[in-house]
Amino acid sequence: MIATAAENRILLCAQNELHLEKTFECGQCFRWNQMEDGSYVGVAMGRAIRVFCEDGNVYITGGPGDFEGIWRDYFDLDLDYESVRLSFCGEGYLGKCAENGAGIRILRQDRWEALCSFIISQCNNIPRIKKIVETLCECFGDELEFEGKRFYTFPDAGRIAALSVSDLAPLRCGYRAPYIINAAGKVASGDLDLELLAVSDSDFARKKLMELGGVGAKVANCTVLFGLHHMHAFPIDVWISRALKEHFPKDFDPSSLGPYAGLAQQYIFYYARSGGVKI
DNA sequence: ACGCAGGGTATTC
DNA sequence: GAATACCCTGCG
Repeated sequence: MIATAAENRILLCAQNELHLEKTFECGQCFRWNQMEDGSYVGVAMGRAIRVFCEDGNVYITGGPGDFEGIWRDYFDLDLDYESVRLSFCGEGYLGKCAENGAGIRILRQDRWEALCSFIISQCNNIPRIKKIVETLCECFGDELEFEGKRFYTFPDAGRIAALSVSDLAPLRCGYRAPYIINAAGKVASGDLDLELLAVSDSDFARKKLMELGGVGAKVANCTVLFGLHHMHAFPIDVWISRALKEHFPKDFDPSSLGPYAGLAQQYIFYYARSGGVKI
């Protein structure tokens, strides 16, 4: 008799510490998809898993033995997000966003995957970003099997560096193709050392990233926050820009929000994008 | 049918 | 700083 999924599940954390929809839909990642039952299935760190809520907890299936080595880190479970969030709660627009953002976590994603994904993201909408990333993985990633279906890992930089622009034609990613290959080459050769940037000053990291073609302030900041996990980084996209114009003082400096400014950014982004839903 | 925006970037004026 | 081209989709 084979073990049931329920028996194989691994406890991640309490449900109030990780809100799946908010975390996976707040724009930081592109490979998690919600299923009919509300659970999420995705590929990260070379593994396919399902994440779901039950009895007030969040569990995963599909990653036996990977909790300590992979998922505890990926879901950033060692940081007390609630106390950081509460520090943003209070008067004003940000207070509202923070109240609305309970359970949002900033994932510790693969650095190269984040850089590559955000290069793809420029001037694109989220469904198309997801489609291009998925095609990239199908074409050049490694095949995985999970729950009887095929999934694909995100191809490492070395794999992409070996390709030509025409190899990326199936992605239909337009003018971004040379950016992707160029960045892959720099990362694969060690010319751009993402490990080093992860432990460097975030301003230095952003500056180095912006030396890549096709990487401006926005993409660099997203990579610094979501790929290098510098929580102080505050990417400004059209949604954040709109929110800043409408709800913050003219001379507002996001870095005044402190070491977790990036988390505040996620609260604002999710609130703005979800239509400013009432709490 | 097009025209245009969609989590930008680089170049130019 | 503002204007423009860059590739491609999907929406009105």
